[in-house]
This record gives sequence, C-alpha cells and structure tokens, in this order.
Amino acid sequence: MPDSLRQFKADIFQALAHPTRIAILELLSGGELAAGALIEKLGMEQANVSQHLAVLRAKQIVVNRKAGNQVFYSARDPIIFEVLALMRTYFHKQLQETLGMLSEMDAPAEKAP
Amino acid sequence: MPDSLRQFKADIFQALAHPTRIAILELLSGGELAAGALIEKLGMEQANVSQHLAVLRAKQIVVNRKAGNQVFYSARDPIIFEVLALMRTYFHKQLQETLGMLSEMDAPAEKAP
DNA sequence: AATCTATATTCAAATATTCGAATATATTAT
DNA sequence: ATAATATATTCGAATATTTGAATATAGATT
Repeated sequence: MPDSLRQFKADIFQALAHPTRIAILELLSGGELAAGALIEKLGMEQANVSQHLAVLRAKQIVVNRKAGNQVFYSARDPIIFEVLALMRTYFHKQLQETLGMLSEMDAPAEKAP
Repeated sequence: MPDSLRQFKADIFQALAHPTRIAILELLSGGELAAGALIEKLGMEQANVSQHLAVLRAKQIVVNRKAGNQVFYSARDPIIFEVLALMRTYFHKQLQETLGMLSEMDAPAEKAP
C-alpha cells in the first residue's frame, strides 16, 4: 500500500481523535445541524466548537451549507458513521473481555473442562 | 452516549493516527510477527518502531507474546482490520468524488450558465 | 448606517506527540 | 562470566494540538 494512502488514513483518524469531534459526528448522524445547535447541544464554548468543526472540515469529514445567518453542517459521507459504529462494537467486545477476566480472577481456576 | 466511551474511541483513533502504526497493523493482518520482522519490513529505526508498538500496546490494540529472545506481536481483535478496511473504502469513494470534480472542471460548464 | 446575531479566525500559553540518540534489560551463545 | 542478539525505555529537541480570550466577518434587523 502506498504511503500516501496510509497518511490519508492517519489524517482521518487524527481528525476523529478527539471526544468533542466524535460527539459532533454523533450529533450529525441524525442529519444536518446548524453550528449554533451543535454548540448548544454540546454545551461548550462557541470558539472551541468552531475550531473542532474547522478540523473536521479541513479533512472533508463534514461539509457545510450557508443559509442566511447560519451555517449548517453535515457528514460528507455517512460511511464515517459506520466507522464509529464499528468502534462501538470494538469497545463492547473489549469491555466484555475485561469483565470476563475480572470474574475469572474471583472464581477458582477452571480451565479446560 | 457517555463521555467515557467517546474518550475511549478518541484514544483508539489517536493510536491509529500515524502512518507507521497503520503500516504495522497492515503487516499484522497476515498474522503475528516478531518485532524484528516488523522493523525489517518497515525499514525504520528499531527504537522508533518499538515506540510505535508501545503506543499500540498501551491502547491494547496489539498484544505480544514472548518467545525466548523474541517478542511476537498480533492484533488483539481482528475487528480493527475491519476499521482499516472501511477507511480504505472511504478513501476510494472520496478519491472518486475528487476525480469527478476535476473532470467537471475540464468539461464546459453545464450547470446554470 | 448602526447594531445585533451567528460563526470564524487569530494569538499565545499549556500540553502532547514524534523522533533520533543513548542506554537499559532480558535471553541466548560462547 | 562475557559477549552477542532482540527488544524496550529514557531523554531532549522539534513539532503539533488544544484551549480560552480577544477579535473579525457576514448577514439580518432596526
């Protein structure tokens, strides 16, 4: 695989690597939202949200549409939501494994029945 | 969604957000490999690769197995390869769109003259 | 035109990441 | 015990990211 593709992937992952930006994308999974709506739902500083939106825009993960006073954001490609959904599965599997390990620590050894 | 889950996802994405670490995972998609094999195939500094492996280990994306002199690495959960595969799809779609836009720029205007 | 509203950008400080160089550790071989 | 091999860690410099504060812009309203 060409290194440019790896760099591209790394850039996308980097853009996703912040809880606020993940929250933004989750909010957008229901459809487009105005920047103001995002700010309100996130309960964060306007400037801060705007900066995170800029990161997502720079990587073309979201696109925006101006309507008068407002700017509406939406995911450029819904496939990004699939990536997030896969991550949720990943998290749950890992959580289960961890819980399993914990319960094994309680129980007496019972390997190979 | 709880913020802890978002932080977890962000952490995983952060760990994936480097071309070298993506290359490592791609190499591991064929099965486990010794650190030395990774270093050789990547053609990078030993210390550098080791540091990237430490990042992947810290996030439990890879696990390792010591065998005598060597340390063998493998992906903890192959679902991570699905994430990478989805990213490949994402890339291709975006590339196609970009190419489409470029060819439209060549062609004579055909939208609202 | 003055002002209000919604959003974006700039700046600087704090923090985190990346890298190469040097060093440390653990296992095997002599 | 010494040396060789495989891998990991530490350190410091360079670079990038994140944040809040302040400021800028663009469209709407008066």
